[in-house]
Amino acid sequence: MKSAKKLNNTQLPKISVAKMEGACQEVSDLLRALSHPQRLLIMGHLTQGPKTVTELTGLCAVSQSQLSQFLGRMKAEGLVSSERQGKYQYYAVADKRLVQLMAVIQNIFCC
Amino acid sequence: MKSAKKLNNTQLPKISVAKMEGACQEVSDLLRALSHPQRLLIMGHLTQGPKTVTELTGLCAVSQSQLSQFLGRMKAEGLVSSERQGKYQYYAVADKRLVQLMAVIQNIFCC
DNA sequence: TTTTCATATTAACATATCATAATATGTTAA
DNA sequence: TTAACATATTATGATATGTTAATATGAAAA
Repeated sequence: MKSAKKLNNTQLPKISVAKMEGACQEVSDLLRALSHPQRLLIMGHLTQGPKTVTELTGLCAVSQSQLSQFLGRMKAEGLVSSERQGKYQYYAVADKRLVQLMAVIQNIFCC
Repeated sequence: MKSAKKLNNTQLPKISVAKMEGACQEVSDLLRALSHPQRLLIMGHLTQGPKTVTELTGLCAVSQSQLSQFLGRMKAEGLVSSERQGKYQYYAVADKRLVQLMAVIQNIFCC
């Protein structure tokens, strides 16, 4: 408990840059896919449960075309999955880790 | 404990989309500023403590020019701060919340 | 004061993204 | 089968980003 260094170590989260090196391309792709106000909001809504494109149109201020393009891209990037049910296409968060991430982002930056 | 819904609620992190709406522009700007493999790595290294541009050049595979441009942008976006000491410019993570975020990202996605 | 080292800026071009409009496809109901 | 609704695709132009090379600034050492 003596040195400032040790004290510091107990306060700061432990980060391994080495581990990050192997994943930085994948992670930065993910962050980029999230890095649009509307896409972030879409993800936020989808963390609440699957939604149709029509429902999302009501929830986000985006045109049908752009919403479809956003969802297409987010699906290609692995952020969301989709499943057709009748005439509706349901989109959902593809990976529980993304729900975690969204929750953390909100807790840290949306107070 | 009966319904699947309640069970679900206890497992999922709580997210308020309303809170996110007010911050989504700011947050998406932040995520975009992080959304480059080298910038992510730079941030990773800076979470370990302040570094000079020369040190970072040794740690990341980026040209001097690009590194300086990245750092300039990251500073403009509020991700890092800088302080000149003699002939060296020290860069550091600007906000503890960013260290938190980096740690979470690593824990979730860099296993 | 000249040289050297550290860092920043500018220019130029390729590629990616954003936003909008128009059109196409797929599904259900009439 | 046609009409109506839900979703996807394509095209286009504006803007942003990534990358590299060249040059400029600023501090310290010789």
